[in-house]
Amino acid sequence: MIQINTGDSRPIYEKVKDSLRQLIISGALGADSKLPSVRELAVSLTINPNTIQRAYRELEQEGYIVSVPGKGSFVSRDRSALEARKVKLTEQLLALAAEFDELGVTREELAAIIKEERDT
Amino acid sequence: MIQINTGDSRPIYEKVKDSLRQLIISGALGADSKLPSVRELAVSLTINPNTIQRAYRELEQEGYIVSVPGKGSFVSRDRSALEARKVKLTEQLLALAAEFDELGVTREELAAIIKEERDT
DNA sequence: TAACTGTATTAATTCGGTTAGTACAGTTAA
DNA sequence: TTAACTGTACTAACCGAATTAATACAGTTA
Repeated sequence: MIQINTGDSRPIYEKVKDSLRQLIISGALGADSKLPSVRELAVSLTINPNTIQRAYRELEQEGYIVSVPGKGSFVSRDRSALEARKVKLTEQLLALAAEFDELGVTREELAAIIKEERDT
Repeated sequence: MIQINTGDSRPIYEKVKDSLRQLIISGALGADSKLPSVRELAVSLTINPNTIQRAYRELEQEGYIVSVPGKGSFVSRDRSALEARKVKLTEQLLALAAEFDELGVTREELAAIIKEERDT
């Protein structure tokens, strides 16, 4: 369900968050889908349950999932988190664009890159 | 010359690297410009010389600067590092675009954002 | 009742980042 | 030549975040 072996050295709980967020945004995990239990996922990834719990807790704070003691964790029904994600990604995009500016890459060139490299 | 107080919690040496890289790319520090000495910059930023040395060493590995024992560190004359930077930023850009895709933001919309938000 | 959920808490550990101190060799100007 | 700079190297210590480990408790479900 999730792969954590990305070479980067970021914290494990961040990788778990990113993987789950991606699954939710892409629709692979639809609204109300039941996530694996904290202990279950911990075993399958061979990491500590506390680490999974941290990922779940933060994903809940961000609005992607809802956790219910005794029942489990589920993909949130409301999509407000997706809007927040858009805002965040847009900030990153503009920061990137500013860096390209200083490298002498025009906005037109950037736009071209985005439109052309559609199949990656 | 450099500010390190950006709220993020990234390593100090990374912030120093980013600051200097930005100054070099923007042209604020032209080719052959002399950088502050390791000890000098360490004092002015109130951090350990070892931390500065690490930033300088990595900037040299990336091709932005050249360090000469006894003389100092200088902005590199050849611009190959800038091309490498472009490649790296382009990778980041395409990764971002892929995320926008899944959020339902079209490439045309992305291009529009890039062109419109010119003054940020 | 038994087996599952999420949650909370505390302690120990691991590891990268950072500091501290010292040392050495090359450069430069008085 | 000497003094004061440079970059560089090395070791030891420290700090804090990430992670593991071990329990414990309360709600849910079959």
